[in-house]
Amino acid sequence: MHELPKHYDHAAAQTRCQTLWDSKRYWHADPDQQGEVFSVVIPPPNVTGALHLGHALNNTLQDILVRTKRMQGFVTLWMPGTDHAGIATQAVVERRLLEEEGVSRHDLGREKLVERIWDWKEQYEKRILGQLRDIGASCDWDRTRFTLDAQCEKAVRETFFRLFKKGLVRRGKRLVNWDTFLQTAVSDDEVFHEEVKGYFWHIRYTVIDPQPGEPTEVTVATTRPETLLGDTAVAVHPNPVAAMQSVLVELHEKLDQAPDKEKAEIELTINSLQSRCKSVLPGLKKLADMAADGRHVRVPLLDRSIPIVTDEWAKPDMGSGCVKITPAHDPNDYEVGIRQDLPMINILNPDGTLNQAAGQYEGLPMKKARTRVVADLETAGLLLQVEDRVIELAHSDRSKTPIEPYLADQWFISMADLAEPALRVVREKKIQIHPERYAKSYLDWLGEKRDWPVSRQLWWGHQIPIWHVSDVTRQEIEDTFSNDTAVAWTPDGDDSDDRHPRGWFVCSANENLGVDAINGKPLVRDPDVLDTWFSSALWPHSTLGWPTETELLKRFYPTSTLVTSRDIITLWVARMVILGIFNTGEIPFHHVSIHPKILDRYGETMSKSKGNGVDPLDVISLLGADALRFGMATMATETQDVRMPVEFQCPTCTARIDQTTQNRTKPRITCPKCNQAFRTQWATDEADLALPRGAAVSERFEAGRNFSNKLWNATRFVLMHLQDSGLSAGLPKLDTITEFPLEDRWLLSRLSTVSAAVSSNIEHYHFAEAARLLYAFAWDEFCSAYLELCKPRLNDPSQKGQACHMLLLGLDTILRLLHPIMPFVTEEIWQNLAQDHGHRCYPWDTKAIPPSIMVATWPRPPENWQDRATEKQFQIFLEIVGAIREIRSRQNVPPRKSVDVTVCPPTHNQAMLIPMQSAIEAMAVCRVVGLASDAHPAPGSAEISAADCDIFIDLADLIDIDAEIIRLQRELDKLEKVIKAKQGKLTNEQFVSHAPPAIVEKERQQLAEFEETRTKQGVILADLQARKL
RNA sequence: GGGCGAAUAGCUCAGCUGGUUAGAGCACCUCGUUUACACCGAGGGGGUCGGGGGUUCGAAUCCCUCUUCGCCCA
Repeated sequence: MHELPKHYDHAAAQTRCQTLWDSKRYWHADPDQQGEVFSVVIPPPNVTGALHLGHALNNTLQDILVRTKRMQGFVTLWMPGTDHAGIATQAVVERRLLEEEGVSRHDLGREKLVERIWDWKEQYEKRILGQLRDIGASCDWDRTRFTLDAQCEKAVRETFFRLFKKGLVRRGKRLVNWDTFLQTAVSDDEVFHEEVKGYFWHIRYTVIDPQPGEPTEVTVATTRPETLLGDTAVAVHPNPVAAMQSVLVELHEKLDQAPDKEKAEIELTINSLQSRCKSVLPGLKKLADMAADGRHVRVPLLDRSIPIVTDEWAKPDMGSGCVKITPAHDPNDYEVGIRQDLPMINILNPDGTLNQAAGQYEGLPMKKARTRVVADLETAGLLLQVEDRVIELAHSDRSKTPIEPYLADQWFISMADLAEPALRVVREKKIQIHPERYAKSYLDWLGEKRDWPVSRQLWWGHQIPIWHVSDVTRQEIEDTFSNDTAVAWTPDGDDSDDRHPRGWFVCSANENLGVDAINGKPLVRDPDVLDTWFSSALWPHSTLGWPTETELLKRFYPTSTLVTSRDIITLWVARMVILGIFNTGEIPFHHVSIHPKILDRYGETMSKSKGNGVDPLDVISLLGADALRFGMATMATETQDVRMPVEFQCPTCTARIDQTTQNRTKPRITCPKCNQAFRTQWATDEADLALPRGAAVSERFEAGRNFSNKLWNATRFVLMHLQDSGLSAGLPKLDTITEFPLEDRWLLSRLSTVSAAVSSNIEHYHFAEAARLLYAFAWDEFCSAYLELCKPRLNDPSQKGQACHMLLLGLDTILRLLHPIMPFVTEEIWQNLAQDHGHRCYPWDTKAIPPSIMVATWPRPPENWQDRATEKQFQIFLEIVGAIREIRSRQNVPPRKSVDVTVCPPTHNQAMLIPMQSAIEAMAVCRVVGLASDAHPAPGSAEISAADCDIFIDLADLIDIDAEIIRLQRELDKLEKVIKAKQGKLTNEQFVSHAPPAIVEKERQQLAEFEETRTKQGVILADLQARKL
């Protein structure tokens, strides 16, 4: 006896499903199993914090692929794991140390800090993996990896060693984004820019030994006056007159094409530049000559002599036309420094204070130094002017402090040779990127072949396996290491003379060198760690065991598909391809599926720091994991990013409150409905913390929750009828379906069509389309149409068996197709079906029905079930039903009151509609009193057209004539428009002669039909109007 | 500054290679508790497809341009 509750209980179902799947380890991949392989590695979530919606999306899509392939019979591996996320994790732990214990990392020391971070990692890894399970991810949980575990570490060292040995690792200076708080370089993507109020200081530099007629001083302007302490030149454009001219030419061109309202502004610019030509240009020309002549200026306050140089970086149309050059502390100046071969003076200590190069300013932090420098300049009379200016200031995303550009020694990976094969495999489509347009950003970025700086001045990560030793000869190095194939070395500078003692870099593939010193000269390990992306780049092969030739590696590498977000195509995808090919000689994956980013209602990326995120776990607990997944799948479209309006759910009355830029940063919010307050993620003080928490959710997940429930109730319906021996007749012969009733043939046809479409959409990464298709089919066709049509049949003993079998087949197929998207509800239903009716076996079943849908066979209904004529016929039927319902509704006919209906189809459709008569009667609550093209309706009927049929509803006592008149009038207006348009088309000689005959013929037919309908409805309208009078 | 993309119903999005009376979900309005489901059913209203040009017999769809927005790179 089946007594399913009326509502699907997602929480209970999830627990049951997890237990079942885990006990049988259906997610486990066995390399010894026969069959074609499908493998995926997870983009490892980093252990900094909990999973967010982006992870939910990413992992839902992977799971859809993996579950589909598993059901399709592939030997399927989904490798899970987490990423150590170097700076992000270290920053989080350091911040907490400081907040909770008042201890800095330097107080703690490297070893202790790393220990603390490991503790953090253990905690978060567990949490993240748990969350992945909550989402339903069917990863191989027996094989979890971590980018910093022993196996990955081995792969990292081996890779670095191989690169080093091939001469692809080099040491170099580089201007890095220096985080003075965390005292490390951060990468460009860890920097955000923020507008701050600043000043533009105009400073006077005096010329040394000016010749007669030459200016005695040069003015430069800067937003960072303290950097003048590191100035090594003042630059002027080599040909200011020509440069100015070309700017003016461009402006004139722009003026010609500009819309009128912008012209004035451009003219203003041109005028001011022209006056500059007179006032500034002669001086600049002279300065350029002085530069050629080797003239120098004095750095204010320091009295250092620096050259005037000519460089195109100095724009004659801006400022004074001259710029100061501080190569060690500004990216643009750095380029100039390289071009002009200038010295680079670093004035900064790692902690953000000035070093000895800053002379009397040594020891001051940058901010204080600025104040002092400005004051001293003023005293010295060297400060000419101070302008207000808004500055885009770079901040570290990790410490939120301003970034200082800083020249530091770094390790680089040379890209010149490595990039080429990685470019080739994408160009030649050996790796396919979906959607294809993203291949361009990959190719563009990689095509630049910029060297990859891999050093990070951190303690958390893979320490670079390089040791330095000084004052040693090549002979001594060779004597020490030549027997060790896992050690390589290179001189630490360009000096080619290596017979004399000098410095060396020694690299080892092993954890240690095994040697502390060479002839008393200590080997000192580089304290830096590798960029996190270095270990992530190895992920597809390191997780499978490389460099060991494991069974896993042999069987599952290259992997099949990588699923990731578009913002890390360059950072991660490209590097995986590079190092995958470098290490294994093979591509790491065949396909890359790029999915969108999830943004909030304002189009901003979600983040915890903005407070605009949705916690996937909130969605799971309120609406269920399937609702989350279904929402994610429908959002994963190809064209654009996804906007998700976020709402708070009031914990007291469950009302939804739109999240806005105003309320999203508040610690407590008062519900406007029930007037009760709730807390948000920002709550810190005790009063707020005592409030119940308001979850941040989105209505966009409700469709999925409702869908689960719809399926659940469809199951209740089916089970209710199955239980009294509905299936006793045995499965009807599915090879004789032409003898089946129309609705059954329709269902089978649709099952075949839909199965094929869903399979193809998933195969091509069109997740949203697959989800929508299943939703529409299950809801509108299976539940609203087929199931309704079965109701009368289920009361007829002669038809009941067939109907039950068809219902079960339909439900079973929907469940299997939907399982990858909504694993829990489909499994839960599968279990309920299995209780008594586990004997389903369909043509695509290659084995007995398994105890879990997770390993059931993917439905492949035969193509010859597809019957377009039947589908078309059914479509007409549904339109007729819809039309009758519309009139009923407009006329307020009570739902259960039957009406008499006459249907006049065109002659060619008459025959096929006759079998549908009882179905029309059942679904539209009516009695079909006439069904023929020449049938005569009762007088005073309401008329409506649908699917080329004229349908007359006998409303002898028409309740609302006015309503009917209004409807018809509207209908006629619409028709009139369409008819006009079609007439216009068809009287256009050009159209008739140019367009394909089939199109012209179609238009003719349509026009004729519309005109006929217009005539008929016109008569009826007149009739109604007459009756009213 | 360069590249990629987006702009379609109040909101969030589909609409593939040009020929539909431009679709869906949510929201809205009307009606309804009929034994699968009110997390429901039936019906309805709502769009000059961002602006302007062009190609074409025909443009939401192709091209150009402008505007606004997003992302990546500099």
